[in-house]
Amino acid sequence: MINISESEMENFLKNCLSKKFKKKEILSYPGSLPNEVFFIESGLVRVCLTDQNGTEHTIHLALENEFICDYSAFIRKELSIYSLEVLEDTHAIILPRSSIDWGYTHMKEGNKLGRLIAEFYFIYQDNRIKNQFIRTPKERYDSITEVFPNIHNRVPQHMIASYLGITPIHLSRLKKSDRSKS
Amino acid sequence: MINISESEMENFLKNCLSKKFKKKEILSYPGSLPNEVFFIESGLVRVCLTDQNGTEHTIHLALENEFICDYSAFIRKELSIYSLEVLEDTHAIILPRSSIDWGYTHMKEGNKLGRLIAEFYFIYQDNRIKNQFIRTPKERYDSITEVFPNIHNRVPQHMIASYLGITPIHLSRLKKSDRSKS
DNA sequence: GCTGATCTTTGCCAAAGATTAAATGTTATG
DNA sequence: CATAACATTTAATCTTTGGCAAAGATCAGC
Repeated sequence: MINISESEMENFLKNCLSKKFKKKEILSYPGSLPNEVFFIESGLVRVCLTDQNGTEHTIHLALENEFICDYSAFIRKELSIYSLEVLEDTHAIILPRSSIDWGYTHMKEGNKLGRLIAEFYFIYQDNRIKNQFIRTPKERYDSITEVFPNIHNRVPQHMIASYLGITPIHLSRLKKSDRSKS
Repeated sequence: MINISESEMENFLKNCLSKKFKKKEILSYPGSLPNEVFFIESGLVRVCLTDQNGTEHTIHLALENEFICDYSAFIRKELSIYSLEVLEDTHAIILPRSSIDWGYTHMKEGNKLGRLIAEFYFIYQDNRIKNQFIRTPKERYDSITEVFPNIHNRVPQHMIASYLGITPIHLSRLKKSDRSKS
């Protein structure tokens, strides 16, 4: 689908950095200017938004083989409002903005790749929005492994609740009332 | 930012269609395979999702100078689940898939343009998701004109409520309780 | 294996929002 | 301009979800 020559790839990766992060490290702080995209080789990163009350909201969970950053802020060259938290020891490749820009201008299919990636995350968000409208919290909970396989063994329940848009307490109750039915 | 030559533009538009739609017409039905993108020159189109109970949810409102279609389904070449309803007499340009594909393969900056458009709508969705998490329905209502200027004179209130994710009745109450405070 | 920290569950009460139904307003169209 | 179709408001009631506090459960580091 995408054709990238050896030499293109080599040039692209020349200024990329391979780096390991420990659980609980912060890849990117709110208020910072995002100048790199992370590609997760292994591990798990949470995208988190803190509101005025200090409540944390889990906007996204990024697993292996995913790109992650405050993409909105990256594109707009504005300050990020998200924090990127490492939930599991993570091996990531850091793609600096300069490399990405180089890819767009010098790689034959750089813009095509960029388009496909943007489209991919558009589709993800479209689904997220759809689900918020037509599924109940319980239904969203029951189907979350479609999007994040094995998530229950990797992420604490209160973060899943937060991702679903409900409190951990409420999620606990939903599960309970489900149990009593069967 | 984007450079498109006269001849490229001419070739691209050759198979595009300019068409007028009357209020209440349906641009695209759920269950159809989307094979075109609409560009709205003037008018207003609602993207609507109907759930199992038959309740309609306003996913998006597309104003002048916007592209609209079930972009997710268009990209994935799957059946659409949205309906596109014309809320005001609308003048649209129909961009068939073949033209768009031609643009990607033959226009010098076709993929770049495609990338920028996908990025633009990604940012829109990112904001929508953020707002859903950190703003109350009332706050979302009060700030909706940031995204859709003059919307109150163009769209019935119950559709705005639906876009915000609440019932029209509840929106009416929110407005009332606001009035009594001042 | 302790111990403190972090998570989850539970109960009680409060608040937000949905549902239903009815009254009132507004708008389109013959 | 009459009337039907469509929108909004209001009130009463019900359901869902949140806030708080306390009790258990689980986990990580020593």
